[in-house]
Amino acid sequence: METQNVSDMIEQYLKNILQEHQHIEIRRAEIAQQFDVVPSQINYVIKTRFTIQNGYLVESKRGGGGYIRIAKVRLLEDNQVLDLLIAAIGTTVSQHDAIAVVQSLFEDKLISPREAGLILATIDKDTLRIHDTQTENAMRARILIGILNRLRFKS
Amino acid sequence: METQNVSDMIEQYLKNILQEHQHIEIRRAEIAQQFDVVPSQINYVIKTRFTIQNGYLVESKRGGGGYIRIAKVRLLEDNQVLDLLIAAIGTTVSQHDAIAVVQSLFEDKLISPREAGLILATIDKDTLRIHDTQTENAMRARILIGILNRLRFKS
DNA sequence: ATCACTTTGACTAATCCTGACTTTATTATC
DNA sequence: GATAATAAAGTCAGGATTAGTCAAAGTGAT
Repeated sequence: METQNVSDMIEQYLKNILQEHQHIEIRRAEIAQQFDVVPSQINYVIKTRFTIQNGYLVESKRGGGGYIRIAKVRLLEDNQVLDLLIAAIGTTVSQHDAIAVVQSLFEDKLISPREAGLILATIDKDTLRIHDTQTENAMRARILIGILNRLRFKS
Repeated sequence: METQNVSDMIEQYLKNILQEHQHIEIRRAEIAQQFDVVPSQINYVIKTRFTIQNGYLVESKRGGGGYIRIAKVRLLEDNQVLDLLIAAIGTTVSQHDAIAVVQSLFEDKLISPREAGLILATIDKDTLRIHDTQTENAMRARILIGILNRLRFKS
């Protein structure tokens, strides 16, 4: 078995609940108290173990009646295409290369023509409007990878 | 759903009525009394939950016979509403407000759930990953307005 | 000894709720 | 009509209640 540190235990606790419920809503302070850790450790557990790549969506609200909500989504079984594209993009991508990526997504029928248009609008040079080319390409890479990770979701 | 502060309840109450009526007219003091809160909390609820980003227009009158009128509108229905929305976004928009806009587009059936997800991925704070909030919000505004204009002309 | 991962807590940010004060519109009185 | 009284809604700042961020310290496996 694994060495059960507290983060692992909290992860297990939450994932057990998520096996029976589509989503859960917690109060950070409550869970922290339950496991006798500081509240910010809950953030750590969520950030390291409930990522989008693993199929979890997290939303939260602060203030009175605040909460953290974690939802489990179904992922496509075969996302090798997405993995390859993400690896190819890395941390920076030109508009030219990005268009090629969108094109290939379209050809693989991973996105509709309309979705392709929307994506192209977001990564367009005129939309980003960043003067420094390096910064622009880095931003474009992050956006495109965000989209690719989204495409892992089953609809 | 589970979270229930008074503001959420007031919001729900008003939105329920608005599902059956195009617009409603309330007396601030009456609603406040009904929910046992101070009258200014009604302003708070309206300011945070019935914005143009959420797809609502609000007008009011003070003095004797005063009222607050809330109307549900469709964002791309006429250019006036869209212009109001674009003006409200201006050159900077928080993630919170941007999500409200995407939610409204979805509710008006101008985008599919999948498209909503893709758009949300692009404007996500973790996707943009800009340390300076002002710069982040400015980038988000450009992306969102780019999408709005695209929807305006292509659909 | 190093390196990645975990744990902590001080500080920050968002949201809710309240109440004192302000502004605007209508109605009553002179 | 002009002015005063009344009847609304609006603004704003502060306290309370949550969650988020970040960097430093601790832990354990190699």
